[in-house]
Amino acid sequence: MTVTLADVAARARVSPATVSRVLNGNYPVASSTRERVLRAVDELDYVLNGPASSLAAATSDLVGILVNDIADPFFGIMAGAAQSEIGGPGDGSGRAGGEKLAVVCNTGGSPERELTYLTLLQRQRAAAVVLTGGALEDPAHQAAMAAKLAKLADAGTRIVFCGRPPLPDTDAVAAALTFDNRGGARRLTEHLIALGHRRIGYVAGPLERTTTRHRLEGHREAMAAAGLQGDEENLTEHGPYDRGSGYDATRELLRRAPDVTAVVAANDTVALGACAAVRDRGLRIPEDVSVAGFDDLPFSVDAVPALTTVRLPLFEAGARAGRLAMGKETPPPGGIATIDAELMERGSTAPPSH
Amino acid sequence: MTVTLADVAARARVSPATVSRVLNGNYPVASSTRERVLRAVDELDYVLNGPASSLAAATSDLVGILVNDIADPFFGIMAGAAQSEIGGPGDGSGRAGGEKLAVVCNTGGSPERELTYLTLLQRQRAAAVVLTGGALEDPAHQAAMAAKLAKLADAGTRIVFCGRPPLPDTDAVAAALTFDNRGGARRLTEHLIALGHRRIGYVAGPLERTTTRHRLEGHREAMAAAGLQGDEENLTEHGPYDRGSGYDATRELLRRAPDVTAVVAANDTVALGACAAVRDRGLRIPEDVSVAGFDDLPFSVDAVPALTTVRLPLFEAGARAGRLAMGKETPPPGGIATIDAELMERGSTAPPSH
DNA sequence: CTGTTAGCGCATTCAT
DNA sequence: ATGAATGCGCTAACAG
Repeated sequence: MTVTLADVAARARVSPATVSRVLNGNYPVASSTRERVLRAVDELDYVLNGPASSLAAATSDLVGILVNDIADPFFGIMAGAAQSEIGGPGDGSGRAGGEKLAVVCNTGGSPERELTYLTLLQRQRAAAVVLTGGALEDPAHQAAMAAKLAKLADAGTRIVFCGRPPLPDTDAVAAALTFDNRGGARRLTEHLIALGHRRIGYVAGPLERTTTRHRLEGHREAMAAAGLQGDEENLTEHGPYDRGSGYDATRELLRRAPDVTAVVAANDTVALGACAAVRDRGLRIPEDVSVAGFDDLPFSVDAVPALTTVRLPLFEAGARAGRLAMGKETPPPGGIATIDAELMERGSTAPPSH
Repeated sequence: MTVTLADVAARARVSPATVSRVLNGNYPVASSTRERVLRAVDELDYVLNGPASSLAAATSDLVGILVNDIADPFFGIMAGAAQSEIGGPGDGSGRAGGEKLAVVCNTGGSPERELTYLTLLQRQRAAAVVLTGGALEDPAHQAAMAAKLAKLADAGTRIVFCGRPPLPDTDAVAAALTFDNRGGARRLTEHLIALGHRRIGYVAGPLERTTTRHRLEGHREAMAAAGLQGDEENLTEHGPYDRGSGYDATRELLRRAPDVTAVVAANDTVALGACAAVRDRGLRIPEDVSVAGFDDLPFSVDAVPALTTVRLPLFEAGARAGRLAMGKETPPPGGIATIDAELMERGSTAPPSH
């Protein structure tokens, strides 16, 4: 019923091994033979049996890309860039040659699902795994992750981090691309302070996430350097990285500290919610309250006024992670590269008017 | 080096067949035996060899979800919802039981890549494939798709469409969930006409996409019903489904037809660009020009003014597609279900002031 | 450059 | 309810 490699071999009058060789292209084959084989492949409409070849070769062409939230462009941009480097351009025939199958897996931010996906990828003998976005700081989960990643690496799976700080005790990770969240956050808050703000609220991300902590630390560094520490509790609110959370947290912040003249959000999406909360309170942006975000997602420039934020080169980072995962690029020294974050000053921040 | 099912069998003092049976859970096994086996699995930290079991069973636990643009929340929301139904909740152990591996594949809107992914999934003997978003109307590509899908279905892969019109001549597709793009677009334009608009520009999506065509047709139906047809060429502009395109197209539209009092965009992302273009020309929204979008993505309510648009239940549709792909839900009668689109009237549309 | 020979690790008959 | 035997389709030595 289903056509196998042996059928192709018979039709092309060669041995199965030869067919395998032309299909995988890693071996010298006479071009006349190759043509004969390819013709047989087309005539028979043959498609390689992936499981069989993965079993025999003890490795598959699957590459997993783990993301926390697939509906968030932050991850979508990185994943898309990585995938475009991994999947290859395709040859236009739709026939699929030696391409890898780059697939993205949505953990939803759940540590259990993260581990489950890793196990599933391990089960498939994935060629590589790219982990994007911040990590959870729970020690138990970190240990479980380190153990799992070690096992994957052991089995030959290449591990790459993208926008995630390197694991402390594991050399299983081939390369870690990490964003300068702390520095970016510091420069953003310095910008606000330079504008004259003194009471600055901070709508942070969820607790126990490295991204949350690093950005918050950068913010507080800047505050402390200006002698503005001391009221962190009133000025900080935590919540998920989504719009609704930004709205709620900002409402609460404005209630508790009505004298703030600026609100810094954990990311652009949260900042959008913050803007809405500020407006709903009858305050103008930036005249009454400045608002700033983080990431510089595509929609940020379209906010009204345009959102001051910190640009992260998500596409470039994702593409590089993809290349690293494919072994097409040599890892940075020490396996770790820090990626700069650039302050984007726009209309949503201005000097306080009172 | 790597621990196999035979190792587990030896440790549990049972035959390999028994281990296979408890792991797949489809067979009666004495519970004492089962426990012994599971203990051995944990002790040995055994992970099933996916390729081997797929080869033996002639089917894999891979489920592919194809999207046109992974960085677009339109697709991210659907894909995430589908994935959550497919991947299962996980058992919290990270051990991975009988779960499917739901993976999303980014075609970037390229027909070649779409076919390539399908071939790759065919090669993996995928259990199911979900195709999201509008299709390309190029006959050659449609034929190639139909052929490929037929082959997949033939090999036992379940095919589900989500937000894509059913293929005319194929019964390979188990179920097609299609959005009422035409009806939604019609109601949106009727809303504008009811407000008093007569000169309405339309920033359409890329040519040859079903989504583009259906939305445009709905718009024109409404225009024609009000006797407003006749200047389609001046009032229509095509471009990709992105922000920059919306900006450029709207600039051009306003230049060519400065008397328009409303602009309808192909989707919310394009509408954002349209808003920027309107403002850059010194016009106010909605006083001088009304703007409307389509999809009701999360950010649309945060636009200023909030965007009038047509809501598509993306999450619900994606979840249903996921269930359909898993065989957890019976297909709609005829295999086709049309999903309603709801008009959301918000601040970006108002009666024309001149 | 090409053919021959062995498994890869597991699911599934068929027995018991 | 469990064990023994067979083959899924392919790649990778090893020869030639």
